[in-house]
Parts: sequence; structure tokens; C-alpha cells
Amino acid sequence: MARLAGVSRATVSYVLNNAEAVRISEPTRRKVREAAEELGYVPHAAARSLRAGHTRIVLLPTSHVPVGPLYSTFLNELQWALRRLDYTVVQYGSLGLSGDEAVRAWAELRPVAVISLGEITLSARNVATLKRAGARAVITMGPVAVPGAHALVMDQQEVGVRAAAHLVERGRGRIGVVVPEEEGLELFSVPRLAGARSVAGAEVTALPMAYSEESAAALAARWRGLGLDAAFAYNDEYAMLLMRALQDEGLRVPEDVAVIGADDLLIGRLLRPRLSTVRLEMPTGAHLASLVDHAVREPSEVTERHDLMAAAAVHREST
Amino acid sequence: MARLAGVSRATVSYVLNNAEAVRISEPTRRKVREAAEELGYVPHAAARSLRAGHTRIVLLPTSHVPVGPLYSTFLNELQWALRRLDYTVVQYGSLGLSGDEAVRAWAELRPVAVISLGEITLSARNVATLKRAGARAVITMGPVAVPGAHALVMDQQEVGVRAAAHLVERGRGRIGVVVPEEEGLELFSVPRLAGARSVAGAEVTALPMAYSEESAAALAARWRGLGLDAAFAYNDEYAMLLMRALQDEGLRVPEDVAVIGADDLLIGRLLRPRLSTVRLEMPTGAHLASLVDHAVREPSEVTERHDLMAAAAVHREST
DNA sequence: TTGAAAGCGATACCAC
DNA sequence: GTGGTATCGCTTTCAA
Repeated sequence: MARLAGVSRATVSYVLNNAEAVRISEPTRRKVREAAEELGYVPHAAARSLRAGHTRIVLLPTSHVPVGPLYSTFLNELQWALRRLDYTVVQYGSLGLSGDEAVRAWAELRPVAVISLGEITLSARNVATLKRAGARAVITMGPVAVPGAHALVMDQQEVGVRAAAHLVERGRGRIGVVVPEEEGLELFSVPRLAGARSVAGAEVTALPMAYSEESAAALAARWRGLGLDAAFAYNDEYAMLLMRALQDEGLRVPEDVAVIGADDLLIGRLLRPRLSTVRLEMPTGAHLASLVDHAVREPSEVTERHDLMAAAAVHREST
Repeated sequence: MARLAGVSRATVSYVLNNAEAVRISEPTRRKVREAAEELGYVPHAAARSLRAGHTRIVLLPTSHVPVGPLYSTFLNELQWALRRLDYTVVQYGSLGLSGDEAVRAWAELRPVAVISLGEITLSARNVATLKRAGARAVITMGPVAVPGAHALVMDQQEVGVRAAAHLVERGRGRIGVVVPEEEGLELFSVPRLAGARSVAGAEVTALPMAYSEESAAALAARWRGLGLDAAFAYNDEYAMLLMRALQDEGLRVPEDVAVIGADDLLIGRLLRPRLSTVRLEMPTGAHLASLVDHAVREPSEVTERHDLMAAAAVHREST
């Protein structure tokens, strides 16, 4: 744009970046600003980052659009906090890509940090690729730790443990664990199931169920034959579907069947009886943002640390 | 990377882009591929697009994380379809940015297309800025059309009309319309309210309510004094909160109060009585993707067209 | 079939 | 104070 405003490109750059090292006369500044405004000039991020050798992009892969207010509040907070730290938050839709393909695509953008929310599992090689491509921080939030990355491990097994322990405490030992039939949730559902199995006094039956009323009704229809006195559903949504179907079958909750979900979704509080659940303590968005920032500034200090998130049962009326 | 694999950078480019115009010997190809693999080489998107003069980025601004399976299915479909057409889908979190700020930030990335889902209202100037920055298609999905952009107008007013008309048909004329207290939803809630008001035989009272159990309970507590026989809530989530609170107050649904929501969320079917709702006919993700692709290839043909989405009431048990 | 070199837009060093 | 200019990594035209 520049020269058409009467000055050189260098001068434009100085003015628009408020360069301190160099003094520009006020009339010139004004001229440049006005020209930029008039032309609707916007700097070219690609050129800038090519020159600079790095970007300020924080990449958030999203394969499934997140569901639930807990998750979306977290995401909003995170984005807001990162922008305040002058990062550009880019969500990259990675649905249907394999891990390797996805990582290549991310790396092309040369993000300074990647926060993987766990839908795609990264290998040590993947992390290395990202780092070679300029990522100073790779943070994973998921069920398992990843070599080379800072991991915030959401201990899904602990969710299962808490749920089953809660039921056993309340005198229920024959527990049906609802496992989603939908693909892509295994990373969460398998450890949750395993956690439940590991609890002393719990006799666990795995119950596949899809996220639909029909599937829930079918499961409820054969419930009496299963000889169970409690259900732990994959999450509150599955729990709600099941609980409703059980009630439609004439079973009383919690008298005949205790039902517990997970993830503490708001909707769990809207049903009657109110749904007991297991809550996972997420870090706040601001906390994670400052972790990212720290990792970007001092990569050596933060790499390879593993933090564990706690889980706790929340007792309401359904158990 | 290249020269370290024994060939020139040009050759690398040819091989990795499968250039047809030029024939490269098979041994060379293999050498290049192996070197790339070994070094974990990933091309630099910024350099590429700088050289090419354009990107394949389709930018999806997201300010609020979308809620509900209808919306998220749509988004997943859209991303998947766009990637099949070889676009890079980038969601840009724009929460807390003004329209002008957001547009500048988007324009810096030089997207070839922008699909604004309606949380931020674009001005004609904004659209012009994006186009000058290389956007060949600007598509808005929202309550209002935008000059210069291809608009998919979701007629929010029609949602209000359908809801109120449905209630009037069923003999309810004194309608409370729940309006969210949360910020950022005005673009949807105001026309929905206006639409309801415009229906003959409907006497409408606006009822501010926040998305919390407390707020719903407070509203329910003063319900009998309002002299209303029906409620149209902003969407199914607000409807569920309100319906539950009304029932806790001892009011019967639909006998004492008919309740209707909007957006046809799955959870609406889990409550008893099942929630009546108004459904907005969204285009499929694949449809929108091909619209984008067409607009990118032939911008002149598509600009400024306005398509209207239909809305229809779905009767269940709560009305 | 492969290599050399120009150039995309922004920046920062160095002269003037 | 301001204007040239080399540079980032990649693609593509032209020569060899």
C-alpha cells in the first residue's frame, strides 16, 4: 500500500508498529494512518510471520464440537485469556483426519503452541514434528500422558472409580456401566469402565448404548432381566436418556435403580430426581492460558510435566 | 530442508506438490520423500500463501461456542465437506472483540472465504475490507442481510411468529416471551420477540430471565400474578429451565401453562411432558460447503444473493 | 530432468 | 527522520 501514501514501506511499518527505536514526524504518521484507514489496509499475517520466523498462533484442534456448558465456558475463558496475552487463537477442525495427517496440517501453520483437548492422541513423534515446526509448547489434555508434551491428565479411570465407589457406599454393588456405541469416545469410556471395575465390592456389567431414545428404551426394556441395582452412565447425557427410559418402564429411581452420570452438566439438575454425577476438576481457562504463556517463554521449565486432574462424586437425588 | 537431501529446493517443491507439469525421476522422488519423512519436514503455509497470493483458508468466526446437537452436527458436516474440497477450516475465536477489531484480525489471515455464523454483525465496510484482503466469498448466516455479502438469512422473526401462532391456534392468547438476560443473544432474541408480538390474537409480555435455575425459579414464583396462559422461551434450554421451575411451583404443563421452546434440541424430548418447539431449517453442511466453493470460483455469480431459511413449529406435549 | 533466480509482503539494519 | 535493501520459505519461470 505504502508508497501510494507518499512514503516508503519501511516508514509505514514503523508507524503501524509504533516502533520506538526510530522517530517519525507527526505529520508523516498522520499521513500514513489516514492512508491505511482509507485503503482499508490490513497487514499480511503470513508475510509478517515469515519474516519474524515465528507466529503468535495458539492452535486448538477440535474434532468434535464440544458439548456442554462446562466445556464451552472453559473454552471461552481460554480464548479470551490467550487473546489478552496477545496470542491468536485458531481452532483447527480436524474431524476425520488421522493423527499424523492432523499434525502435519497443524504444523504447516507454525503455531507457537498447540493445546490438544484430547480428541486426537499424539505420539512422541507427532510432538517432535510440532516442535521442529516451531511449537514451543505442546499441551495435551486427555486421558493419557504424551512423551515430550506437557500433559494435563484427565484421569478418566478415576471418574469410574469415584462413580462406583459412590454407588458401593450407598449399598449398591451390581452396577451396569453404560458404554457409548458411538465411535471416538473410547479414550474416555474405556478407562471409565476399567475404573469402575477396579472398585472392591462392585460387580460390573458393561452395557453398550447409543445416544438415542430408541437405544435407551431397548436397554431399559431388558433391565429387569439383568439383575442390577445401579447404573453408571458414560456421562450425564447418557445417564439422562437411560434414567428417563427406566422410568418409562416403571422402575423407580433411586429405589429400584440408582443412576449416576459424569461431567456435571446443567441438564442433570433439570430432571427429577436430580442426577448424581462425577465432576472432573478442570483447570480454569485463565490458568491454562498462563501455563501456555509460561511454556512459550521458558520451554525448558515446563516440558514433560504432568498434572493430574481430580474427580469427585456429587450426590444428588438419583442415587 | 531440501539441499540436504541432495537436490534443489525446486525439486522438493515439485515432488511434494505432485507437480504434473514437470517429470521427476522416480529415484529422486523417493529420495526427497524419504528425506522429508526423516527430517519431519512440513511446508510453511505462510511462505506458500505469500508466494501464491492467496490462501485456501475458510474462516469461521466463533464468539460463543455453539450449543446443541443441531448446530454442532451442522458445523461438523461443514468442516468435513470443506476439507474434502481442499480448504483449510479455521475457527477464529472472536469473543469480546468489536466488529471492526474482529474483521481486521480475520483479514490478517487472508482467508479466501468467511462464513459468519451471526454472532458478529458485519457492516458493508467490513465486508469490503475482507474482500480487499482477498476474500472471494463472504457468507453470513444470521438474522439480517449484509450488503456485499451472500446472506443466508435465518429469519428469527419467523421463529417468533411460528411459536405464537402455534399457541394461539391451541387457544392460548396471553403469552409470556422469555428473553435471555445474557449478552450477545439480542440479535436472535429481539426479532423472536418481535415476531411473537406481530401475531394476531397474541398478547405478549416480555420476561427477562437468565440461564440459571435461580432466575427461572424467581420467574416461576411470580408467574400466577402475571395472568398468562402460555410461555414461549428463547430456546429449548430456557424453556426447560422455565418449565421445570413452573412445575416445582405446582403449575401444570400444559393445562395451566403451555410452554414452547425453539431450536429443537434433543434434551427437549427428555423432559416430561415433551417440549414443543420451533425448528429452523438449516442448510446442510455439504450444501453450504458447495456454496462456498462455488462463490470462491465464481464470485460474481453468488454475491448479494439472499436465501431465507424456513421455520416450523413442532408439536409435542407441552402445548 | 534439474538448477538458478525472481518475487510474494513485512521488517529491521544501515546509510543518507 | 527517512529511504534503500536483504531476508524469511516457498513456487514457478526460464536456462542449462
